[in-house]
Amino acid sequence: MAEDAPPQRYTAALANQIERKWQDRWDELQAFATPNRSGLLSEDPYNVAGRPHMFVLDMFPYPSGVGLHVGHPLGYIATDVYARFQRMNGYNVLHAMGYDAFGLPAEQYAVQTGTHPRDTTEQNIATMRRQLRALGLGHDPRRGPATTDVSYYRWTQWIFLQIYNSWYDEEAGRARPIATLVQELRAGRFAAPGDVPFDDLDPVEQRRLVDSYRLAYEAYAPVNWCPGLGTVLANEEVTADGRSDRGNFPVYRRPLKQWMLRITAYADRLLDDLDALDWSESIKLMQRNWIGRSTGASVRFPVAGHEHLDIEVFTTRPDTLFGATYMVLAPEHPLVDTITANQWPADDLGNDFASNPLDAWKGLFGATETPPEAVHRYREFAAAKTDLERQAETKEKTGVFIGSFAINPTNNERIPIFIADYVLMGYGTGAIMAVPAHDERDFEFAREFELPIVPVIRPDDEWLAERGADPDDASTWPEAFVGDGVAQNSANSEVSLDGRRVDEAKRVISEWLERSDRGRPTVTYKLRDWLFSRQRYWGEPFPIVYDDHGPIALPEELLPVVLPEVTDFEPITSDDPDALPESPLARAADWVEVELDLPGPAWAGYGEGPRPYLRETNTMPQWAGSCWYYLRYLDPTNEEALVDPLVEREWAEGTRMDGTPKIGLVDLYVGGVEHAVLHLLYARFWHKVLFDLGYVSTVEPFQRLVNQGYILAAAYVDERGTYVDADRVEERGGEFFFEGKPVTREHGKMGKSLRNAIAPDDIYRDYGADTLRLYEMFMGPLEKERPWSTADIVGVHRFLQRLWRNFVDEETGELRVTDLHADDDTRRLLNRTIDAVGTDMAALSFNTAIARLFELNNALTGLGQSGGGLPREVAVPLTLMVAPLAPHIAEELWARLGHDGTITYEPFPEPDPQWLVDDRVEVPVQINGKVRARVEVAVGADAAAHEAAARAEPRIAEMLEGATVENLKIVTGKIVNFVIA
RNA sequence: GCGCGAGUGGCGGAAUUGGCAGACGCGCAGGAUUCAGGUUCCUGUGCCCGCAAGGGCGUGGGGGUUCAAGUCCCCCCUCGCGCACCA
Repeated sequence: MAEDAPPQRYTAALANQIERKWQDRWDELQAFATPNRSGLLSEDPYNVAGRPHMFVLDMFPYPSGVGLHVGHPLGYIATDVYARFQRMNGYNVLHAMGYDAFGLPAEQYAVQTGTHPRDTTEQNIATMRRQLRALGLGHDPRRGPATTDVSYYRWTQWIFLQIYNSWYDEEAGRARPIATLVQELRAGRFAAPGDVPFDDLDPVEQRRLVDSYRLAYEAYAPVNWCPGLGTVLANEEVTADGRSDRGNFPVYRRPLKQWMLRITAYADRLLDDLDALDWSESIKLMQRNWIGRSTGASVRFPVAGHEHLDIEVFTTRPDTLFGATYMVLAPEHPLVDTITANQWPADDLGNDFASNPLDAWKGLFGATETPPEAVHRYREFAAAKTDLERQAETKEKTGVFIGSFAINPTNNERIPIFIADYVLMGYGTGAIMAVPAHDERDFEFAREFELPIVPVIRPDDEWLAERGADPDDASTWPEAFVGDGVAQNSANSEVSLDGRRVDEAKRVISEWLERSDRGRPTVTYKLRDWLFSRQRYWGEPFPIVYDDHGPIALPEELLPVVLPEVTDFEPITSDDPDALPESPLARAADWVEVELDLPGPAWAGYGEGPRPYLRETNTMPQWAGSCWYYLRYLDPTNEEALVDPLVEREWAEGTRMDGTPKIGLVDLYVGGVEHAVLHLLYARFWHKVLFDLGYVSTVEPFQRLVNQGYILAAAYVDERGTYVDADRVEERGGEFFFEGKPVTREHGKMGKSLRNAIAPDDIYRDYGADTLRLYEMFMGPLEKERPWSTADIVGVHRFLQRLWRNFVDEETGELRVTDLHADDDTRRLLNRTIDAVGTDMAALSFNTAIARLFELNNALTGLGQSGGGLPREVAVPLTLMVAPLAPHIAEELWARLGHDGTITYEPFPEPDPQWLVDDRVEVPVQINGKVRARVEVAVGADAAAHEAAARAEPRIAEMLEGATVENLKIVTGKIVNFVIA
């Protein structure tokens, strides 16, 4: 199409030529090498180290084998535009790109292709670097580590050691080095088991005690075992329907010994510090929900016939304790087997139940002879339910009576104990007191099983009236009353809640529980500790060895623990849920068995000369490397420290958008919403540990977070329901065909699975990288998802062509820029554009900034038509404004305007206030709220002048003639509105 | 079910504190250039009535507050996302 185009037209070919030239120039000039004020990277050719600092970060990519599509770099382009803009605004901007290269997909890809994960990973990184470089991203090339670099994961292991060698001091509210715990134990601050002084314990007991406090600990606990992947997974990696987030394999709960990180110690701080972060409310909410803090009380219920045996429950409504008429345990609760009665109780339950409900209580299994049999049957029934069924039957309550009774501690009533799957072992204590009158689920269960419902909160009159309910007779209630009300039927000889509202009743009963040693105020969380080991090859080895008594951490001097070269790195996967996890590293016997002379305190098992040990064969999860990569960007070549404290502090300085000091290191973090509770929670946790131990100076890693929207694209499905290659679909008269056969169109996230990916290389070839950058920024607001439309790209491409033509003669290549002055209209437009573009870019509103540049450029096109060329006073600021968005063409124009070097550090233009104000302004004139005319008035004119001008307008005068003006509203400079009868 | 977000021309989208709805781009229509197509440039383009002047309607639907509502309040509908028996 371009064969007969003018020789100097801005075509894809010319764009590519310019882009390659400037990408090479930037490398030569080290244009984006960000200086630190001190340390290893303090060379400062552009003299910017003294400027205020700004850290602009992308969620670093996973180097997958299939290469990029145009949906991937959306966020990278946005941060690049912003970083370039802020460099021009006088900031020293840190912007770099590393690679999250450990983890399951690299290993699976390596397994598929039969090559070592390191080789495929390196190839993939090289491909990705090439594709990203072609976009003109202004990254500091020295600051982009891969998590798989030994020089990087050495520090991942080092951080693990810090976590391992720390404990959480609840009193101080922070983590402290483990040595301080030993001091506290010696000083007797914490009681050892059996109240034995610490120094009287034998070394193994001492070790066990200290290990039980560590932030990284081994636990034998139910974990998510995924035989299909051959590894265990964190809660965050398991979907709501009980499958693996990656691969969609079934996940089973199995008790296994695994490494855990004590993230729960940080639950309150992770929750509280969200308030001061500039994140979207929806992401904060997701984190709050995941942490799931709720406050209430724990209460111990004695079990009838079992002395000294209590069931502990957690409740958020201790004020309803008098109304607890039965108890429910999770089917897998450890006490169930102990307290289940051997025989059903006699038919006469010796209680005040209206009829004999025993048959109903036996639940689904009326024919069972004994409670243990019923428990067994129910457990089988509950385990057989698929998660889908469980969701579908959310309201259908099932359960079974286990033949025994507990004692309600407020009134000594015998209350029956059930097991039911609506009580979950994983939350609270796995047991509840059921108050059917004031809890929806308990109410439904009670109705199903004919259990007594005792109202202990009097509902408000409106609630009762609407339902025709009697406050004292719950049989008249159609549902539980869960609102605020006044307590009733809630008194014994020691305490009375009657007449108190919910909040006060909670306080009074909590005091009574504590005083009588039956319970205490408690906070529980949904958040569990982070399961941190994986049975995979392609991950960071733990810096841990074992002797006969358990794990021992290696000293820092023995880092890194290098991942051994093996040939057999495949995970052991299985369809069999009973298969047990086995790490591929366990097969590397000459690596696993190691002789070391470990220095250290005797109680830790060190210091006995060279001894044989076994290495930990699990590896760390992929999240480990991504938890702290942003810190390494600060000081990537430091071999003495994770990050030089001086360097860390210089980047930690700074303010939020509202001018208050920032609490998060990274000024702007852009990435996908899919990491809302995984990476973003884990990274915050590690950062807080490092803060407590004094290695970083901010309490949070990411001050401002923006989630970019996905790029969507049309996808096509054939009759069999499978996706076909979107780029081979033809459209004929609104119908779509693939290889001659009709297909139907859908829309979805661009990617491999919908077969609708578009490679950036194709767009570079047809339009150039600047066009792609501009198009992705022009499509819509950064946070919104947006449909890709290759046809729409011509709009931004035409803009660049017009821009080029305004500067350069298409036939001769001569510069069309003149030293003549611009006229007043052009100056006004220019300055208004500068003002708007600056504001929009600062707000990440790139689509509107680009629209403004279109307007200015179009106006200049008209100017060029009438001859005379482009005034330099316009050409210079226009080039500067384009530079962050389309940096290659801007550099080329900048050079042609006679400048040396790079435009990167040139100041962004400032508007001249003189040209921002008009001396006259057009004001709409309304009659009864409808615009009927417009009049011009002087800026600053008073209301009377507005009215006079409006009345002088012929059309308005005509409409006002003979009418009575009932009201007249004038907002000077804005509007005039006559209200007439 | 609960929570969060969003509904604006044929399409993507724009509209400080309530103050000219539809900026900018795509598409479409007409014109200039061209043998022609494409490119480039110019003009028009929310819908309806009208030759026009002009008028009416219009931001998911219904109601309200106001001189004035895409924007504020109430009710409802649709879509997207998150959570999902959390005691």
